[in-house]
Amino acid sequence: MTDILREVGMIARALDSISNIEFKELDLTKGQYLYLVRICENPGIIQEKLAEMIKVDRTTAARAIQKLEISGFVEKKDDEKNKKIKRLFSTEKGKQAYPFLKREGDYSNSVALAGLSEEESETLFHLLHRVRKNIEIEWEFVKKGNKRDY
Amino acid sequence: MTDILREVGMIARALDSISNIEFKELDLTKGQYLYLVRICENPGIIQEKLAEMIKVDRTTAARAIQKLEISGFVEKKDDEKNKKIKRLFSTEKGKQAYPFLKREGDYSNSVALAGLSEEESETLFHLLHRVRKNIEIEWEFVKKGNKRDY
DNA sequence: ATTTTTTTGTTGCATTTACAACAATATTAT
DNA sequence: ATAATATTGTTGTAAATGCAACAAAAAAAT
Repeated sequence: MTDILREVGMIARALDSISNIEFKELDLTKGQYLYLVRICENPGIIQEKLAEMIKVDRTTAARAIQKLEISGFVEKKDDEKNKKIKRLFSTEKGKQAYPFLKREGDYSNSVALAGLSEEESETLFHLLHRVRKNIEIEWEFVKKGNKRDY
Repeated sequence: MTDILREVGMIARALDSISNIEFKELDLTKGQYLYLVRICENPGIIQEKLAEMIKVDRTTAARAIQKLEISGFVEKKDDEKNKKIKRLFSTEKGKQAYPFLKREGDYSNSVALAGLSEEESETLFHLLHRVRKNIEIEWEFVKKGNKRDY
């Protein structure tokens, strides 16, 4: 049953590749769409949480967001109470890009689920959700430098 | 239901991240494990097919395999009939690494599926398999330069 | 209160990733 | 048989990715 993880990997890489190709049209470089959609949907989120949400290294997120700021899709705002954090918001340009990102995602989704019934899609979602919950604990464990035994 | 694809992305990135950290112990750099396991399991496979299997750009696969060859995990052999292709095989060193790769994968799998019944795991696998089939067609379409309409 | 630890953010560096563009063989169409 | 196309492999270049190491603020422990 190790093949479950391989299927997940194949699907994820293929989808990511498709998105990266398609979003060049918006002048988004590799991976940037991941951050932009989530900032649009979670205004005020901080970079650290965004990295955790996406499951990507903190420093990778930091640089992707820097680029998005430079290219004007996103802006960072200082928090009033906490001098350390910077809250992220989509700019007008970012908001304009969002519908396209959403539409592409919805389309890929419909293609991915073609031939599955409504109920099967539901089942898949719930099972994946549980798997994700399991794996994110593991990810945080290993990311923090802990060693797994097997 | 777009969230299905996001769950897949999160799971895949987290797992990949874990594997990359753990396989540094074997002196495998980022991503190399993907190629090495598959070459071990499919001796004689050519690079082009391997890239398709993994769902990664041809040139990315080319360089990853180059590195694996230099570090002695893999060797390329000329085909007798076809002068163009090079068949890939794991070396002794590669074969020795394989059990560790396998064990890590199995362990991640068991963690991922924790709390799911045997039947639920089966269901998940079959649904993912169908999704993968759907998406790989789309990937090849877009990779070849075709434009999707949505 | 003050020390220790955690959280958040950044930069230097080495590496992978992937698009473009090219070359050579193989396959298919005429 | 020859021409056109597809397959397979490579290299140049630009960019993302992620580890290590640092800094500063915040939170927790003493």
